[in-house]
Amino acid sequence: MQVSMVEIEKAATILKLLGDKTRLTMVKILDSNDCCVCEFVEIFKASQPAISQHVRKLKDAGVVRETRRGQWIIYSLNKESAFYPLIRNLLEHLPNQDNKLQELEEQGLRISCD
Amino acid sequence: MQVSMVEIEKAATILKLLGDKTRLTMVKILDSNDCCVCEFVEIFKASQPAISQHVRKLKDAGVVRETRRGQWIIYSLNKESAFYPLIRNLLEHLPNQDNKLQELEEQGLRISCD
DNA sequence: TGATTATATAAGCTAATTATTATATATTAA
DNA sequence: TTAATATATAATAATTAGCTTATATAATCA
Repeated sequence: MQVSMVEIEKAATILKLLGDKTRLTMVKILDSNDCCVCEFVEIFKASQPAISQHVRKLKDAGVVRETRRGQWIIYSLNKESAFYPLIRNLLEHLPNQDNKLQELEEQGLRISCD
Repeated sequence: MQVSMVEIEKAATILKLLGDKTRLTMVKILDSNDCCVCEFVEIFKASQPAISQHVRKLKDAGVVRETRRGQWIIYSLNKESAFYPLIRNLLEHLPNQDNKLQELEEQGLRISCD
């Protein structure tokens, strides 16, 4: 057994959580960069509450962590999560989303720095 | 790029599909054995239409294939699917479900033979 | 301190998902 | 050909998910 095992019921819960375009893209972005809610609002052209509710679901499942930095709350992937190995594996099949953050930087809208 | 890439939107669709305890378990079982609907009905203690609708979703997404064998329709994992590498990867994190089929065999309810 | 900015949360609405019930189709066996 | 078995499908009902609007909280800045 070289890979980390996850109970099938818990795995289903995580996959349902990631089975949403917005949340899956968030997680892929967070895999290489930390982000705050207002950046996601820009990236997804979605309302602040909608984004906030998506990140909360990810946080409640332990997939992401939050750290306050001044008035911003920075979200990052929780690499300590029991699901992280599975998620990491999965993200390898998804195309890089760095262009989304690059656009923000070009518009001067990038907040967090790693 | 050593792993197969999947568009993020399509990946989200597949993850949502697998984000259900019943369907995820089905796919894990099918990864090592072919199965028919009536076996799944036994395994999941669910109604025949409920199971039929689950397998249909998997079939519509190209995740499984069907072959008729007499009065039974045998389902198997579609290893030709563009999503198969991702799914295979994912299944490696899930515990073996062979005990479910073993129980069927002990009760003499096993249909398909590979 | 009061205004601004970032974020969260609650309530309500709509859309999507899943199960149930009833019925249809297809194959096999008597 | 009739009955039994396996499966699918359609209609409907129940549950869940995601969005919007409105409002609350918390930090910063003037």
